[in-house]
Amino acid sequence: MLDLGFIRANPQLIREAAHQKGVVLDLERLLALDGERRGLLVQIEGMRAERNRRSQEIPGLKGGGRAQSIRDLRELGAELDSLEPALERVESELEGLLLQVPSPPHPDVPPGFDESANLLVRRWGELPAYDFAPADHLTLGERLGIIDVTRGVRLSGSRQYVLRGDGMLLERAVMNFALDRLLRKGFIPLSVPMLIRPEAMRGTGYFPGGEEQCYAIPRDDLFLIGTAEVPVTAYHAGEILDAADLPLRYAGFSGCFRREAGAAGRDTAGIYRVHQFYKVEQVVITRADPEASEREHELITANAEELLQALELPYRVVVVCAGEMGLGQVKKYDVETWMPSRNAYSETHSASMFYDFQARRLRLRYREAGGEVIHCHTLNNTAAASPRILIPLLEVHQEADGSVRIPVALRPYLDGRASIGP
RNA sequence: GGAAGGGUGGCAGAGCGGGCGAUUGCGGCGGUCUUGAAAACCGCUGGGGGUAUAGCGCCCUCCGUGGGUUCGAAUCCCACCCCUUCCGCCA
Repeated sequence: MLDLGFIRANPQLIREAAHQKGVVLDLERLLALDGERRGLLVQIEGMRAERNRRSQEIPGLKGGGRAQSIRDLRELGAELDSLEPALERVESELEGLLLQVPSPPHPDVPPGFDESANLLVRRWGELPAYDFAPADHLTLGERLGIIDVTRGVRLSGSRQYVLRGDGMLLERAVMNFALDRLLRKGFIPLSVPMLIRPEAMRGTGYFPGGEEQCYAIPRDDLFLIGTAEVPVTAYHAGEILDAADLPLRYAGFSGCFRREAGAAGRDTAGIYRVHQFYKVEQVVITRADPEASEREHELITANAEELLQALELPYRVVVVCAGEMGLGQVKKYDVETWMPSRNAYSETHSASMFYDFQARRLRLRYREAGGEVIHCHTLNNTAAASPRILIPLLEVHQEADGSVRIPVALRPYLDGRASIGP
């Protein structure tokens, strides 16, 4: 959500942002409603002021004057009753439109509507070369008895899987490894609810629009989170934080659930696109200063890169183009890790910068030293998401004998073992 | 799930139809005093919105949420949510 005053003052900027992000928005309607709302407010508040003033005179009145006043005010009240629904209608329609206003992309963001327009920032690591025929992660996983898609599907349907033995241990190792690296950098670890109220989904920008991607528990009006970003960013919703406590850097751990509606037939091989996974997520809440935001954005991106480097996995970083960004995102880096079976770099991390888009929806604010109350800025990035991260881990580090070498940095999390294998 | 009690400002805690956006205490900020600090004393100290904007100001709204009664609701009524305690159930 953007500031209404800002929208009012910069309609052209908003129109352009909507075009770049491919968002349909009736801005004329929004601006008309804004004017209508203010007109109604002047009228209604004037009437309320009169009612309050004359109501307070009543205790001092006697006899006929008092009866007359009460009659007048009853009439005034009836007039208000007939006017107020109009204001409510205008405000709720305005609110609905306001939720659809996109954040204008940062100047660094390239135009374009699909990933071919993304801008390559940097590449790290040598692509692996094999003197044998490398296997894909599913073949590897089944051969090693650590990934069981067949029974996963039998239990829970498509895009489900079971990690078994060293597969399960590897997942746990990567999660702990990622979490520990963040702890060393001062991130506060958070284990958060995976069932969440719709306000948090709206507050983080997933609703309206993302309902189809989301598992719902209608009986309890709760939703399964698609990422810990939702509960962690909403953790301080409605609060006014102390400026001295910012930035707040959180490492959220949770299971994540995604329906993958509309992705039927896409990425069906293996465990790339699944309905359920675990993730360690970085979430930063900082002061409302674009420079501070951008600094944090680089920081959480660098954190992800350090993790991949420690795991000895080649990756690249791209700036995601405007048309591929979400409504609220101002700038987004995707970190894409090399996946031999896909013969491509594929997204394993996604670092989003929102400025105050989420904070406004969440009423997440802080008090400046001077006493001023300001909406925070928020950001987030993956630290590690499993099982997707297991794909490059298994494929890149596979050996000719079918075993998989464990990168040195991960060995302490696997009982010191240098490889897993037959 | 059942029963009882309760949700008020950063916190504690009054108010239970009319100058109450709210007594008071703590905390915080500013000042007096002091070499400095503490203590003491004095003053200030919620959010959102509208209007006017050079600035002051004026007005509306918010006492868990949503409805209702009333000229007027933090105060009365209804529904819901949440918290605490006890019972039941349970990982």
